[in-house]
Amino acid sequence: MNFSITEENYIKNIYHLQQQSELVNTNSLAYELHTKPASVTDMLKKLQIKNLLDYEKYKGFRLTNKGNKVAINIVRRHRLWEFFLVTKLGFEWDKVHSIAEELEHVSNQELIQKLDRFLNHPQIDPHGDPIPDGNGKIPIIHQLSIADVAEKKKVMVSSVANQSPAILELLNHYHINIGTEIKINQRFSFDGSIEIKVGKYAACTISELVAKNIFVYHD
Amino acid sequence: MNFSITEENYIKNIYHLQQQSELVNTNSLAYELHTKPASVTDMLKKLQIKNLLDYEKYKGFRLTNKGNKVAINIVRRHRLWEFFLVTKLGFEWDKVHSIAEELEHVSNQELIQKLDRFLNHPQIDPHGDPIPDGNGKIPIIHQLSIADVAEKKKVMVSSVANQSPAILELLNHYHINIGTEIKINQRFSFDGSIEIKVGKYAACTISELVAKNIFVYHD
DNA sequence: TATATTTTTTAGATTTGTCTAAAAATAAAT
DNA sequence: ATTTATTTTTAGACAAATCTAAAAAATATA
Ligand SMILES: [Mn+2]
Ligand SMILES: [Mn+2]
Ligand SMILES: [Mn+2]
Ligand SMILES: [Mn+2]
Repeated sequence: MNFSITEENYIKNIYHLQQQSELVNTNSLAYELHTKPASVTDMLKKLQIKNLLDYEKYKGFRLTNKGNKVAINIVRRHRLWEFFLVTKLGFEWDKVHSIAEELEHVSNQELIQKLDRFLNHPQIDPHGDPIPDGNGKIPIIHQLSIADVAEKKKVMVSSVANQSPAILELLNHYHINIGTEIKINQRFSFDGSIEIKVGKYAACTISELVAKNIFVYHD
Repeated sequence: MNFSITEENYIKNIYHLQQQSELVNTNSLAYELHTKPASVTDMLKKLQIKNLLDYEKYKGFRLTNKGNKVAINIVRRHRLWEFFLVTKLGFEWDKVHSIAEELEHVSNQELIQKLDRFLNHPQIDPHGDPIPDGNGKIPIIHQLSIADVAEKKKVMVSSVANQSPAILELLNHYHINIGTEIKINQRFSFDGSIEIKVGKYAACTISELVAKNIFVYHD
């Protein structure tokens, strides 16, 4: 079944609000979508008719199983595109969300499947959020701060916790990006700084603060 | 200025129809857009108000300079995405058009600029059509059929004339794709067949018919 | 030139998604 | 237990894009 861009935005935002509280209420959804409660109520009825929503007047609402599957698929597309924008096109994290907000609605199945393969089936988006697979399974990803990685280990950057332009500037300077390979050379106890080797660049040291914000895949 | 997806589809199709006849008429545009003439008339008025269209009742219409610029930008996005889908995601030509039809409406400037760079500023889309640059300049591309390339020359595939599944099957067999490097080894006068070397694969021979349908960049 | 045909436009209705203002239900406070 | 405040829903209107049926203009034909 195919849904309009508007419907998809409603579905996705209901999904996200459900991660915090089981039942979602009209006002908070209206706030997320920058729309008015009255508009939300209208759409709730439509989604209920399409069997995407469990909804009782005045009592709040939640996605049905079907609605949940649709939502996860949208989230998958959104995060795959975000990953693409950062790792392939060289965007910075703070810029990709709004673009992915549009790309996520291009819903050709084969496109997403091929994009996923092209990106090597990434499991985490640039903001550290898991990317659901083609079956809707959401990977439980083991991420570890570089500050906690054992010496001599080689790891791959999965995400960065702090998303400020300030840390971005620093990471660019170190040539660290999502997907970058890093080897932990040595940890210095005096200030918690760590010597690392980024890709093929000469070894360098990073502060403990930076290290704590860089997350890597870890099984 | 920003335009709705519907407006963009109208603008782009008017542009394409203008390549064949200076003035465009209501019926043919309606046909292209799979819509009814009455709907077209409505939109014509809107586009005229926005200074995108020169339109006189009953006399046909054409894009203004402004409208032309908008159209070329949409065409640019469409063809860049088509190129991406074929060369990066491994789509076949006959599948990419409808997907690009959606992607073209994601109009973030920086996205297109970065995509263009990522693709290495391609000049021809997978169907052999020129890709306008960021300033709206449409490159006049010198393409040459492989059948006409001098022996010993190394060339790069720009497009394929025939778009049937039959030739596709054959080209896949030869590992020939958009962007593939080909060296012309020897031409055989008896049947016009040509021995070529595709990338790093062992040399092989292709028929004259195939050769005539493969186009390469040529300055 | 008068008549018939085709093309284009108008008139009026419909669907989707939105809004404001007012009413109804629920929750909180006295 | 009332009163007050908040949340949610309804009623009615509106903009964008579409449609059908009918009118008007332009073309083609006799
Ligand atoms: Mn969105
Ligand atoms: Mn994200
Ligand atoms: Mn389109
Ligand atoms: Mn094309």
